[in-house]
Amino acid sequence: MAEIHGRPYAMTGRGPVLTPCAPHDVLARLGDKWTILVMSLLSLAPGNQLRFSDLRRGIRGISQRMLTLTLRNLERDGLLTRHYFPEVPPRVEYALTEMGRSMLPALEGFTAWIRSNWPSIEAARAAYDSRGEPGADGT
Amino acid sequence: MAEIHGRPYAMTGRGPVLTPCAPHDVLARLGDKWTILVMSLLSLAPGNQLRFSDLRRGIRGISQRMLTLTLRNLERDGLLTRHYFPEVPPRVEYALTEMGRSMLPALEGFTAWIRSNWPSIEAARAAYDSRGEPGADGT
DNA sequence: CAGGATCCCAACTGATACTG
DNA sequence: CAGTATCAGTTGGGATCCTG
Repeated sequence: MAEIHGRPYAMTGRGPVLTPCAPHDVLARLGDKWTILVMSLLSLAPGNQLRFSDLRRGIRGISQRMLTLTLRNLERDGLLTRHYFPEVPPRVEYALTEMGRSMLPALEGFTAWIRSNWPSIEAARAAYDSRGEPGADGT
Repeated sequence: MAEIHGRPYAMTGRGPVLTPCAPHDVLARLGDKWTILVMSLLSLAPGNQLRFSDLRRGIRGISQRMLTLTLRNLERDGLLTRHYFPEVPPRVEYALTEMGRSMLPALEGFTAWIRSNWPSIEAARAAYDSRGEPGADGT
């Protein structure tokens, strides 16, 4: 079956028909509230490694709970490793895996598109919103 | 200020500090449940153009409401246009804009990474899950 | 045909309190 | 320090009904 963005589809007389598939999983995770922040922060850190409290400090507004959940998800996906040191006080180091490191440059290609088109997107939003607020209907 | 993925950050003694920023908006939208499906379907269609009912048929499981909302958001961002034909019965054509068309190849670069790493991600998840279910604690 | 309005449930997120 | 547990607010999404 043919694919687009890793998603199988069948072509019919009235157009293609898609079926749900894998890449959405990754994009959904990156699209959540904190994941990219965590990945970006680790990619900047020396050795691509930071401890819990450093991550928390580096991401303004993240709660302890959400940082933990975000890190668990990334660990589960094999994008980072968690190393626990049973000292007093305890210390936990989070480091990007090889796969985690390889993701950032790939993502960077797409965020480059976002950055260069962001002004257009904001302009389109402003235009759309100003069109909608007066009495003008969308027809 | 330095940036990563379009996100400004400041380097401190204990690591970088990020501030929330624009690219997340786009990734969050692409990460939602239907947006990429709609974009992909339009990118496959002749003239990058489909009518409402074609989109609905092409995306299994999408509700009328969610298709409408997804299309509105994409229209607002300037990624597609909506053209209403006041016939009986009415007809509405959705077509990718130039910016919308330019997004797909850029995204394709990243989804290529996803596809080639997907087996590793699934393996990591399976390993993580099987580690967790026995009595073994994560420490 | 296309989509607006409404209701409802599930999931995500945040705040707070507690622990090894 | 680095969590876990619990509770509450908010949002996303689906089902259904109705209309130009």
